[in-house]
Formats: sequence, structure tokens, C-alpha cells
Amino acid sequence: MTETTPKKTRGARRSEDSRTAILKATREELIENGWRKFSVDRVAKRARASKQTIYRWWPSIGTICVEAALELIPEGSGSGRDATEKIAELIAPVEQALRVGSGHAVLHGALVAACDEKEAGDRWRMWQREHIRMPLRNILAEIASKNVIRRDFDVDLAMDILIGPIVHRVVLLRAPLPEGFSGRQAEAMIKQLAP
Amino acid sequence: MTETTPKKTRGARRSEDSRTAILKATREELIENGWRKFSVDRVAKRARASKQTIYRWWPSIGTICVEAALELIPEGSGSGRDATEKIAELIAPVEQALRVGSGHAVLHGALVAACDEKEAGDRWRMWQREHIRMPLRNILAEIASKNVIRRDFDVDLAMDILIGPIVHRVVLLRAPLPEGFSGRQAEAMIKQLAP
Amino acid sequence: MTETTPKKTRGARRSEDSRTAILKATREELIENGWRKFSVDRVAKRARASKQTIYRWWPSIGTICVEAALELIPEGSGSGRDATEKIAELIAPVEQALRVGSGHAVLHGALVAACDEKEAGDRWRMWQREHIRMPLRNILAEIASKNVIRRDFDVDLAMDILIGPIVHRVVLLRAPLPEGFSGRQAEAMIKQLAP
Amino acid sequence: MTETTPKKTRGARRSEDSRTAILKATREELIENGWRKFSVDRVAKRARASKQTIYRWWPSIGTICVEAALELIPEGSGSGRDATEKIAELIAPVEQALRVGSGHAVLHGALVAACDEKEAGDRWRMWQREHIRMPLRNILAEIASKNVIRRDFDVDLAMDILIGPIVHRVVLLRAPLPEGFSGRQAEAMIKQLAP
DNA sequence: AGATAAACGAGACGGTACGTCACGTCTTAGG
DNA sequence: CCTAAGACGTGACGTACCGTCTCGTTTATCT
Repeated sequence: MTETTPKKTRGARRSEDSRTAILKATREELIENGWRKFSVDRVAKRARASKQTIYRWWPSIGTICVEAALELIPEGSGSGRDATEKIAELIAPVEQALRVGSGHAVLHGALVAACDEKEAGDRWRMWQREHIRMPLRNILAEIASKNVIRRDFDVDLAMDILIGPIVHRVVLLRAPLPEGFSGRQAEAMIKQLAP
Repeated sequence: MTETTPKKTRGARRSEDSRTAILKATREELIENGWRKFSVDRVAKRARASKQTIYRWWPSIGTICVEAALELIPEGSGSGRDATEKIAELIAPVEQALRVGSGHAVLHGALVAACDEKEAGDRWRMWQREHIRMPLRNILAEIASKNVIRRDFDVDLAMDILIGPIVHRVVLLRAPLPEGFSGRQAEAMIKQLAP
Repeated sequence: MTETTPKKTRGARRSEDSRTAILKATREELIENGWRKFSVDRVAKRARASKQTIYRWWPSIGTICVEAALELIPEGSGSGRDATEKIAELIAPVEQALRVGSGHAVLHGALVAACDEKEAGDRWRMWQREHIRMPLRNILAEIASKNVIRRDFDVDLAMDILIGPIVHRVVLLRAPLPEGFSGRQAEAMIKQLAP
Repeated sequence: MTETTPKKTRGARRSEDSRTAILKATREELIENGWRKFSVDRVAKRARASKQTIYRWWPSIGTICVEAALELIPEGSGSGRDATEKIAELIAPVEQALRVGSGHAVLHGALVAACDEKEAGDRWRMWQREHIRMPLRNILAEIASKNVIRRDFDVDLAMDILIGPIVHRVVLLRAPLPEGFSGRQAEAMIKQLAP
């Protein structure tokens, strides 16, 4: 959920049906029209929801798109045995979501929204910090404690290297990811660490 | 120019003044409003041009943005002595444009446009093919003729690795590139090539 | 009102303020620019209304003009003692509206609109049928029941004779009506009836 | 012709082909689109003429319409034996033009133009003065010299009575003239003259 | 049970922008 | 010098959305 639930004593509660229908309609809208021609009016119509309901619960249009896309990304398995596997697992869920059904179209639209709109970007970066940056920092720290590591290497640079190629392929080129992309990216990352 | 000039014998010629003013106004608009709130009406007003003139000569709005941004990217120097330097030089002009004045804002907007709109993307990819992909292929071929190189390594993957991180930083994170980015990316690329 | 109010239970109601402001702005626009240079944009701006609101409630632009003009025509008094007076009273309200303030300019514009645009014409003819043709038919029937009357004389011909001269003067010549026009027209009509 | 031919000694003369084609295209345009949607661009295209040529030789758009319509009105026969017949003959050519082919549509459009646009109106009134008002005044003078005539009866009022009904039928109602209209109008006129 | 309050669907509203069309002017090449 | 072709600035068209607001209905808690 986007908003912190306000303490209230009376009145109807937020409708879960509406929330679900709106996010579903958002995905359909992204598939059919992309970010450029995205229309709140159409989403409301499609979800049989009032526009008021949309504006009440989400801070911006792009945020809805990001949120709708994030629902497609599964939880990571966390079963990696070495550093390379652990890193690969960080982006594997994204790769997986991209390959299922219309996942590519939805994620494309949502990521463009995140690029275009400040608040949607914030929402995406929040997720990325929690699901990628934080675990990645732990993994890198662990490596650093055992091996020698380049000094000019920080987590943000690592993220650029890890995620950048995906964004380039999916968002800028609108092309599918080649097989075994996340594995290869993880290996590349490890290679970079040597001083 | 976007359109191939049709052979004609009569009638007024395309106004170079208009073209220049429109591209300039486009950059200003991208700086002030970004892609999301980009307005053709405002561009026309600012450029003292007619909307018709804009629609006559450009196939889509995003294309104008890409074209306006490309004017900011200088020609490469082509003075690289080894492979690493040559690769670095491919993205150096982009890095340079990003650092000058409002280059970051303009390129951000234009790249979001390229992500969002098919035709704008085509325009960008055309430039990218000519100025990055083609030279990069030559450099890689040269390396391959001397050294052993990974088999699962093609030009498109190389582009993902080379450009992806920039796109991630600039477009998705809206953050500036760290110092010496292109040099480091080139080194990374070379490292990846070893089997 | 133009549209029959649809039965609805939910949603905001039509704004009477907007409707009034739009009709007022329409009259001002007709006075300043006439039908030829009539601009919906300007009317909307002047009325502080959205163009959508205009297009939502009126089927065409000309219709607004006719409706705005009809508001200037007062109700007939209905105090005529003989046939001639009764007939004169039918067109007297129009004559009256033409003489008050900018009534001439407004009616000129609206009638040109009615001539030019099918739907505006329908709106005008609807009013004319109710306020002139119908009462006129009753008056003629009454005369016919007492006197002998020409056979080749129908209501529509009577309307041509009654209204045509006004239209010619006001709309085609853009000239004011001479004094006592409606009275004289009524007398003329009565004279025509004799076989 | 609208403009007085300028005295010129050198260079090309006005092209009669262009003039004819433009007036023909104007009639077609009036038939298909009426005055409201009349377009100079389309006329130029249809006539394979340059817009410049149109604007050079006609003072306004409406004027072209009036001129194009006037070409459809034949010369009067001038064979009337008594006053009634002579008056009928004044409007007979108009009635005749209205009945031939698309004459009704063309005259409708042109007359609306004359109502709507000052200069087009002037062009029409010039024709009307020469072909109707002037002869009518002579006829009325002749009657007055033989018979007693109403004092409050001037030529302009006579024109209202003579032409008004036609305008009402054709322009405002968009309806065809009933059979024998001009004859009946002439009789009506004569009846009115008695004091 | 009734009052109170929040959320909801529907949809009208003032705005802003869209992409197109037309006007009237200007520029170029050809006759 | 006239003409066809056509680009140009201006401005209006009719449509689509945005984000806000106003309705009446429904749902939940509090008195």
C-alpha cells in the first residue's frame, strides 16, 4: 500500500476490491497503451472505479504503474551458495517477471514511468533499495572481508553495472533479455571486483 | 534532418530558421518541464513557429526531443591508442554532453522520450548504431583477431554493458555520472572479454 | 434548455451558472464578431467555462447562438382585439427585441447561424413553429370560418409573407426595421386573404 | 469581374481559365459543404489554381460565392405586358435559377454568405439594386402616375415584400419555392399598393 | 436503532494540450 | 507580370485527459 493507514474510528474502510481492480486495469492499460498514452480516465472506467478513489490512494499516476508492475515480481529464493549465485538471484525475479506473459510490456511501461515522473521513480527506487541495493551491499561486504577488492567500487556503481544492462535492453531497446542474462551479469560483476 | 528532402521545383523551401528555433525551444522545454509535461503548444509559442511546421517535418514529438539532444553530443575525437581508450572514446562524447550546462536535463528528457515512444526510440537507436555499435564492432573484431575472446559475446551484449550503466544512472536515478565513468566502463568491457 | 434532462441519480448536476454565462458570452461574441468570426474558444474564455461544457450541452455552435438570441425575445401580450392586431402581435416581440440595445446585432448573428447551420435552423424553426406558426394557423382558421378566403393560401405561405420581409431587412440588408413594421405586415397579410 | 481592370502595359494578363475554374469550383464547394464549411484551400485545389490568384482578384471569400451564384441567374425577358407581369419577371430569373440542378444549394450558400459577410452582402446588393430595385422603381412610378397609390410605400418596402418571402423560404427554411411563386408575389405587391 | 462519518460510483466542471484544418501572406520556379 | 506550388505564422476547431468537485448510495462505527 502506498499511504500509511490513517487512524480512523468511523466510516467505511478502503475497498480492497477497488485497489485490486485498479492495479489490474493499470496493467492492462500499460499493455495496450504504454506510458505515453496512459489514461486515468480509462483505468477508472475499466476498473469500474471512480477517479476520486484513485487520486485518494495514490500520490501520482506513475506510482500506480510502478506498484502494479511490482506485483508481478516474485520474491527471491535466497538459496544461492556462493557470491555469484547470490548476486544472480537478486535480479532473477525481475528477469522472471519479464518473461511471463505480458510482463515485458508492463515492466517497460512502469520503468518508463519511473524514469519520467519523480514520484514514480521514488517508488521504484524504494523497492530497488530494499530488494537489491541492501542485499547487494551485504554480499559485497562479505566478499570484501575475505578477498581484496577494488577501492573505487561502491554499491551504487555495482547497481549501475547490475541493473543498467537490463534497463538498456528492456526499456531503451524494447528487446527481450537473452537467455541466462542474470547469471552472466553476476559473473561480470564478480570479475569487476578484482583490483 | 529528419525527412529526406523531396525533389521539388516550385514553392517555398523549408525554413532553416524555424528548424533551429524549434530544436532550441525543445531543449528549453525539456529543461523546464521534462518529457512528462512536454508541450508542443509551448514549443511552438517559444520558437515563434506554427505547430503545423513542427508536425510537417517531424514524425513524432519524441523524435524532436531526441534530435534536439543529439545536437548537444560532440563528435568523437578518434585518437584512442589501444582498445580500452578507443572504447572509452565512444561514450566520452555522451558523458561530455551530460556535464555541460543543462545537458543532463536535456539528455534525460530525450532518453525518456526514446524509451516511451517507438519512433523516438528508432531515432535514438539509429544514432546509437552509427556512432557506437558500428565502431564498437570494429574494435571488438580487431581484438578478436589478436586475442582469444569469449564465444557468448556479441556486440549487442557489449552495448548493454557499455551504455546500460549510463542509462541507469542518468535516466532512472536522475543522478550525475561519477568521474571517469567512461574510462572505467571501457576497462570493465575489456575484462569481460576474456573467456 | 436544449437537452432533455436525463434521469440520473448520481453525479454532479448541470451548472446553471455555466449555462447562463455561456449564453451571455455568446451574445457578446455575436455583437463583437458576428457569426462569421464567431469563436467557441473566445466564448469559453469569456464565460470562464470549459469548451467541453459547451459541447456537452449543445448539439452545435449555431444552436447556442439561436438559443442565446431567443432569450432576448419577450413573450407576446396576447391582447389583440381583431385578426389584424393578433397577427401583428405575433411578430411584435421580435420587432421589440430588435430595437432594444444590441438586439439587432444578436438577432442578425443568430439568424445567419440558423440559415447557415442545419441544426441551428432546426432550433429556430422549432421556436417559430410554436410561437408563430401555430397561433397563426388558429387565427387564419378563425378568419376562414367567418369569411371567404383564398384557396391557394396555406400557413407556410402566410409565414413567408409575415416573416420574410423582416428577414430580408434585418439579415440580408443589415438595416433597421421601419416604424410600425409589424402592424403594416399584418394588414398586408389580411389584404392577401381576399380571394 | 470584381476588380476594375488595372491599366497595364506589360506582363501577363489575368487568366480567364483560372477565373472560370475558380467560380466553378466555388459552386461545387457550396454544393458539397455550404457556406459554413467553405474552404478556400479546397477551392484552390479543385480549380488547380493558386490561392494567391484567388486573393489577388477577389476582395473576400463571400464575394466569390455571390459572384459564382450570380452566374446562374439568367437575364430577364422584359416581355411583361402589365405591371403585375413586369414585377413577376423581376424575380422570375431567380426562381428559375433555384429550380435548375443544384441551383438551390448554390444560391442558398451564396445568400448566407451575403448575410454573413459585409462585402459579400455589398456585392449582392449591387446586383439587386441594378436588376430589381431600379426596374421596380420605374414600374412603381408608372403605376403611381396612373393610379392612386399609398403614401407610406417606398421602393425598399416593396423590395422587402417582393424578395423577403423568397429569402425566408430558401435561405431560412431551406425549402423549395412552391409553384407560381413569383406570379403570386407580384399580385400581392399590386394589392398592397392600393391605399 | 439512529446518527455520524468515511469511501465509493458516477459524472460535471475549469483547464490545458492534442493533432488537424483553414486563413491570408510570402517565397520560389516557370511561362 | 501572372501563375501553380507550397511553406509559413496565426488561430480556431472538436476531442481527450487531468485533477477537483458535487452528488446520492453504501458501509462501518459510535452514541
